[in-house]
Amino acid sequence: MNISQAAKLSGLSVKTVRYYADIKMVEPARNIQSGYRSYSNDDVAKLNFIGKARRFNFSIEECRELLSLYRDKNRSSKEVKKLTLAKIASIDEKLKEFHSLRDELSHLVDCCNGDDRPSCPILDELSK
Amino acid sequence: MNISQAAKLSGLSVKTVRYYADIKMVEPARNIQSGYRSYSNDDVAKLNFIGKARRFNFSIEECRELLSLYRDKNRSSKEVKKLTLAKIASIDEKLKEFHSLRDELSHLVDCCNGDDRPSCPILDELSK
DNA sequence: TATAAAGTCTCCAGTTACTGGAATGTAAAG
DNA sequence: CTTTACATTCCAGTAACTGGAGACTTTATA
Repeated sequence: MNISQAAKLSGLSVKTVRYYADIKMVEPARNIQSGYRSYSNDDVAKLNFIGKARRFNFSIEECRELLSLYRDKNRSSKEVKKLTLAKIASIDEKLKEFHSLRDELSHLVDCCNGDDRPSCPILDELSK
Repeated sequence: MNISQAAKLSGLSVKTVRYYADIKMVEPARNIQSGYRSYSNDDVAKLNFIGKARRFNFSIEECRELLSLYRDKNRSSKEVKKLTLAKIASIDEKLKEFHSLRDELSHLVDCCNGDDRPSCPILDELSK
């Protein structure tokens, strides 16, 4: 199938699918006459896999790794679990950061009158 | 003072401080002889302000806006509050996303044996 | 005073994961 | 046969820096 069909089936944009071909993540066959990319069902499965992993916040490089683990019949589930646990840990860190950020900001907002006068504890805090 | 001193006082890297000069956020005077950037205490105060706002997850453009509000003696605290509330809302969205991501991933991890066998529900999920 | 080391300058490239657009070529529909 | 839709490549831009090269100035050491 052509690229737009593959894109539709995988829920990705044509641009993104072409990008994945460029970076050698999913390299489809080529139609010799037209030069058009020609996607197999297997290619689409890979695109799906990558799309999902990206939605799970795995980076492109991590996707590459997961994909090769997926293709490797001798891999151990241990390896995949390790990758996923590391990902969870990094998400936890981000969560912690954002939580404290949020708390600090909302504290500042609570202290700010939000009226037409210039006095503003938010700016005061930023300038300290 | 020279750039490295300004960087040290503001807790930013020299590269970053030079970058802020390039994008016209904090434009120091120049030493005519050497061409070196020459930072005043006020420049350093601006750098501090920006550094803090960046740590509060405000973008460069938002920092620019906050900085001009800070400098504007006629501003209303309402404007600043509005910007901050919008920032909190966007952080909340990110928090929600990351939370559900985390939950899904940790559910997958719980289902995965993590042993030397290839069977792995994490990869199974990604390939669905 | 000569030289070495440290600090600074500008400019270019790379990072991440795409996205938009131009110019051009191919395929399908009317 | 022409219009339209889809495809191709290549270049540039995004956000906010960071790293490095090559050249110049200032400061410290011998």
